[in-house]
Amino acid sequence: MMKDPLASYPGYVLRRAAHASGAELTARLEPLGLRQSDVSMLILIEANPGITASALGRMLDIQRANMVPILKRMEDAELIAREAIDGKSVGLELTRAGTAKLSKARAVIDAFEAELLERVPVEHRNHLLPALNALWREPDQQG
Amino acid sequence: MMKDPLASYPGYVLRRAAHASGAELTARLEPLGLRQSDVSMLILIEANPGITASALGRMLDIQRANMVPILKRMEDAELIAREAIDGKSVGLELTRAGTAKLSKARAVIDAFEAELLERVPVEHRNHLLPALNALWREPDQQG
DNA sequence: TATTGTTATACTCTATAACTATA
DNA sequence: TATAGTTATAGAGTATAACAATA
Repeated sequence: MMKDPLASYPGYVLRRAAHASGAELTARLEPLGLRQSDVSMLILIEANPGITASALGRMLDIQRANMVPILKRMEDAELIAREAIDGKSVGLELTRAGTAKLSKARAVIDAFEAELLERVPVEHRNHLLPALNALWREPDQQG
Repeated sequence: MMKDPLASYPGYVLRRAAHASGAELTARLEPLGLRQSDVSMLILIEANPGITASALGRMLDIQRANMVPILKRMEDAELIAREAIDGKSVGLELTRAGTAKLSKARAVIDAFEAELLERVPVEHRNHLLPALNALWREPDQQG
């Protein structure tokens, strides 16, 4: 049997866990024609109607330039619509189809997230989310 | 202020945490001329001298085909050496330079992992690694 | 028959620079 | 002067198929 010293490195295990769970979620969303970033955007647009592409990108840590093809694809699929705020900014909204699609995606995600947590032994379960949030967010950004 | 419903999704937060910490580690390893995958490999080769590229790829979840350019780069840098096991398989070993380089990389990584854990509030800290391992590994693979 | 190492290739994600127009 | 939206491009990482040689 091979030795695996990496199993004790939190950073490494974090990467592997994220990759494994991400691949699984991607597979579950594929039948809906959505990617993880699509769903993240739909959720944030629904929660913040009229949000701009730039603000959305900042929340998701996606560069402005990389938002363009993603939003274009979702606009072509008629999941989102754009409406000019002023001569420079454009607000994003969900279409009816976008709302319906998000509803299906949310069912997939909610089931997935629940299964994810179920894999964690109960004595660790409630610690996962706050621990991860502490790794990700700057101290001043934490609730 | 924007609403961020994503903060309560473990899968999403996992992805963000992995990306943020990964980017930071990559930046810290850059002065050594190493990537994260390089260091993972050096660690595993040191722990399992003579391991084959295929076995290494299986442990790291990297396709055989994608191991080729990584190993070539590390061989060109004289960090690893290959020695034929039989007519088909090739064992990997660290060179002296590879051992020295790994020693420097390990200092970087150990400091990084310690800082990572320090960001986690103490009441959650000891739960992070077992929770992540539960997400990543199949139940029958857990210790 | 399965496995090793390899080549070639394509796709996604991400990062950067530059440009126009507007706040 | 800073920001929004965009185009173009390059670099990683990853995935698949195929092949020859060997176990």
